[in-house]
Amino acid sequence: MTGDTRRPPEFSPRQSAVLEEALRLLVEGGEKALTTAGVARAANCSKESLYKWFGDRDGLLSAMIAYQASKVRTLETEGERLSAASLKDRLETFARDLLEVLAGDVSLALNRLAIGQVNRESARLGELLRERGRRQIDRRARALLDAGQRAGLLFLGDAEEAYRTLCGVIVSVLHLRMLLGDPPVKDAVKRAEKAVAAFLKLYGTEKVLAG
Amino acid sequence: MTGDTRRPPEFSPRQSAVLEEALRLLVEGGEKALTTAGVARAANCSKESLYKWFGDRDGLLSAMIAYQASKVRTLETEGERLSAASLKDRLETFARDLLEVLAGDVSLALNRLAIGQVNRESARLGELLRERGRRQIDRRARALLDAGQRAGLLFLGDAEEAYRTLCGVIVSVLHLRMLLGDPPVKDAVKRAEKAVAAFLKLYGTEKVLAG
DNA sequence: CATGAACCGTACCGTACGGTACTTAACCCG
DNA sequence: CGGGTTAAGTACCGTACGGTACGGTTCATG
Repeated sequence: MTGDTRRPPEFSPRQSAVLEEALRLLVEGGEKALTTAGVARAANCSKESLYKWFGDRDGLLSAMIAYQASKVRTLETEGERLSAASLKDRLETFARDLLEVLAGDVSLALNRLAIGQVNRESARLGELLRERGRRQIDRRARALLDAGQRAGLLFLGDAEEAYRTLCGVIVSVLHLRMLLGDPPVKDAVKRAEKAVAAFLKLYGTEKVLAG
Repeated sequence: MTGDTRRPPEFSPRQSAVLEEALRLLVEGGEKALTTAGVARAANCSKESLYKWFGDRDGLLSAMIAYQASKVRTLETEGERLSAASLKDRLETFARDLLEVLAGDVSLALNRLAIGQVNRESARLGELLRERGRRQIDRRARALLDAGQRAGLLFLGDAEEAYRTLCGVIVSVLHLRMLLGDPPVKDAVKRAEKAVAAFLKLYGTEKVLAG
């Protein structure tokens, strides 16, 4: 029964539909638009059901984050020996995906929501978002960097630092700007290429720099 | 001629005191704690005065941002011929200052506030924060990079891109993490040094790399 | 058909907040 | 002294939201 494409279906189809609608409301109008009554109306369900399923408003928000996180594809980069070219390719794909994820309206809306909720003495949503959202990207990037190092294409003094540098070079300061309302990034492809080039210049071995 | 960087004393001493208190409340308890009644009580003034001075709650928030922005020192780096060593020094100082500013609790609180306010049909606060807060740092960094290039120490293909890279390398993804509630950065000095080293490796001429 | 569970729609309650009006105290200036 | 301006303090209003309760409807099951 549970053995569908996903681990234990955290949410029933009905609940998923409700969460989808809630995310839509959040993206459209921000937290202010995300009232329990509004969600109930938009999703054609009763407030009572909302409280039965999610406990309270905070539970609904947590559920929205968990639900959204469960949708991102993991895209494990496995096996395959890396060449200088394929590493560069992989990195560029990663950079594009990262930019795309960060610039996505659902991602932005959820981040805004969690950030606005932080000072409430219980940064639960913030933690949740850091854990759930970040872990996937983290694992993928670290695996890629490790593979690059094993293939002798990269030399990472400190893996953690290298990872941060990679993300920093890719994202620059765009994320904050977008969170503050700036229009999303254009030319993601070009930016990804440049970021990867910079990263390789910093951490690549001669093997890569020559190619 | 119209672009006067410094405006006349935008707020009276009394108003400044009120804004100071409002910022304190915001830092302590987040937006939720920032009620008009709360500000009035904390600052020993009447709500009516608040509305007289700032128009409405949004005006108060804008005033808080403007007030805070008016406090950051500009620290124009002018004149002085740059050597490889002094450039590195200047860059590291800039990096430390940037990290410090971004990690400051007032900055974080204001950013959270503005971010939480974005979807409300008028990202006014977000724009305000991008303009007021960013411009200073922008000018300083660009002036520094330009000076470095004029001294033959840097080669920036695209100044804008180099500037973004510098900030990206310094900040990495820490800012978002902090906005989401992660504890602030430690070892800012070490991080600043490494970031500058990476930046110089990317954009430095032989003159710098040799030194 | 009867029964019971799930759930929708809505009405309702308490509270908290933004914003306004009014009263009272301090201060300034002729 | 006295009139006038400023602002503190408070009481008040409308509204909106989180959360709860209840009646009605569907639907599966025996």
